[in-house]
Amino acid sequence: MTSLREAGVSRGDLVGLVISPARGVAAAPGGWCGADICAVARADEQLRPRWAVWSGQTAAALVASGVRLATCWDITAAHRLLFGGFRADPGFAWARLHGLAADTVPAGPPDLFGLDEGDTSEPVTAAGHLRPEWADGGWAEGPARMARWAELARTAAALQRDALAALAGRPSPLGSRAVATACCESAAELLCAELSADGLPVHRAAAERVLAAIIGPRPRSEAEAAAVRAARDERVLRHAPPGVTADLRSPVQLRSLLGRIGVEVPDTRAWRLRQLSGAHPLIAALLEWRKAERIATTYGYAWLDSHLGADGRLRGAWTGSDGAAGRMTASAGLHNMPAALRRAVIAEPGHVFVRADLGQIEPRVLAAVSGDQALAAAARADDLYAPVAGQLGLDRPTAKVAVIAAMYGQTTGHGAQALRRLTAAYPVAMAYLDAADRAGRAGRDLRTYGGRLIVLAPSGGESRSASRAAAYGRYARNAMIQGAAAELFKMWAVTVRARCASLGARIVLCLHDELLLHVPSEHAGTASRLVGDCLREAAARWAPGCGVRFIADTTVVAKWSDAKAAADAGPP
DNA sequence: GATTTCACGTA
DNA sequence: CGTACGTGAAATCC
Repeated sequence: MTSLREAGVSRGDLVGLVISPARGVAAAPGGWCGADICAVARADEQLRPRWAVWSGQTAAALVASGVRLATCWDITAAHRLLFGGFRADPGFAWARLHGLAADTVPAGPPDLFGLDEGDTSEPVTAAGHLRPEWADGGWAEGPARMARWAELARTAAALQRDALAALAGRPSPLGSRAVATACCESAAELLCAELSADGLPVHRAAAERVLAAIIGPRPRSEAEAAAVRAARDERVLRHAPPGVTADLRSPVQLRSLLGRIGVEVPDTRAWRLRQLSGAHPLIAALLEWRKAERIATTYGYAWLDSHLGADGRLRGAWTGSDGAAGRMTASAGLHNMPAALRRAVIAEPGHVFVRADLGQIEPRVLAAVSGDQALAAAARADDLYAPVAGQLGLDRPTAKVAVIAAMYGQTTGHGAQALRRLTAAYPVAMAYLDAADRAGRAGRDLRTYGGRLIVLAPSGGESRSASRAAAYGRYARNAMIQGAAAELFKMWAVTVRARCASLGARIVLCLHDELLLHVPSEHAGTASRLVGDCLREAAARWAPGCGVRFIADTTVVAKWSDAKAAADAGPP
């Protein structure tokens, strides 16, 4: 790919990149176009530009052709960082970037009445919006359009970078952190494309054995399935008075059934029923029924059939950032698979899993983002809550609950004394949380440590009750911590992605504070050491000089279920 | 038929 | 000890 070099592109320069499955690739500057996706891989290795792409779809197309970029600038990811929320299509992102109101973004088919007399061969309207017929796929109609679309990607990325760099912050400027966050979020989108394509190793026979033990063998017909359901219902209903029946799947009918056995409840949630499980044998049977019914409906044979490929990989769609605090999301139940099914997550022959999770991530993140030196000192311990308990003069469980309640906004209980002691011991951290809470209540937008906008302003003249305001206060506290933790986690994940690639190791699951790597057995030790090194590297890049120690618990296992249950280190 | 509510799994 | 997400089925709306 000589034209990029001829165009004067060097390492880190923004290069617009678009890919059409039918027509190949286009890049800007240089107006280079071609059918050869491998040329992108060569340029990535030799020049290492920062590819400006409209979304993770570009990475998905590359991954499908076996090409995995080192880095990029993802306009979708940068837009979510800059403006918050989830919507981030090109037309919307372009409009917000140019200060145009969201409700003026044109949508749908081209204007048949000719009110917009502009030149449709131009992607930008007279009002400054992206033309929807371009954004909705028209950009791929030919080499010239693709080159123009790539040029616009480069323009948008450069504007986003400037806007992020200009962010002011107290006490330290936010701009350089926000640009780094955008780069990290962009790499996370590359990782998401890979996670979606690679999938999680799941052993089909093992999965079916787990299911059979809980919900019985795979039914051979609809009639057999109905019989299995009826038998499951019967194990609950036999505890009901004679002749009394109900559809257990209907909360309304279930409530009246409970009424017949003398149990009055406002709703039928499990935690409420659990407190009454001694009252009547039906309740314990019902809770068991719920577990099995959950597996049967959501994680049963139908789930396996639709998401587990013939190659033994369970695939879902991954996104790098939700619309709130910026955590990763995954479909196909990858983020809420019942623990029992972890027994079927088995490394392929010649491979093992390296599983690592961050310990006590949220209080450590609080120490880092608030700059509280006392809390940072406590975070030097393996078990952060031990020194905190000593400092507060409380036992460890009480101290832990107090810290968590402070971070998330207690609504019930009686932590007044613990709260006073916390405020005295860690005034900087507590002031940080209090400021977030007040901003949330008042409807003032916030930015996380890494620069993500947390939208708290009321939309469309809505007024907020006191309880609603309190809920926004809790939401704001939570988003500032959860969001910053998500930033650190992604920094860790993309660092691991980069450093582990040469070992043939792949990240196959991200679970908010946990990484699962699929690693050739001979590299298990190397990969284990690497995830620890990567955490230190990521923390140093994310919050240099913060003085907080971050820890990862790392194990090498053949099955996901062999990893000890997520442990909150320390005595009970 | 589309949307909301309930419930529950994960972090 | 709060928040977030994705999901499926029932209930409700239109």
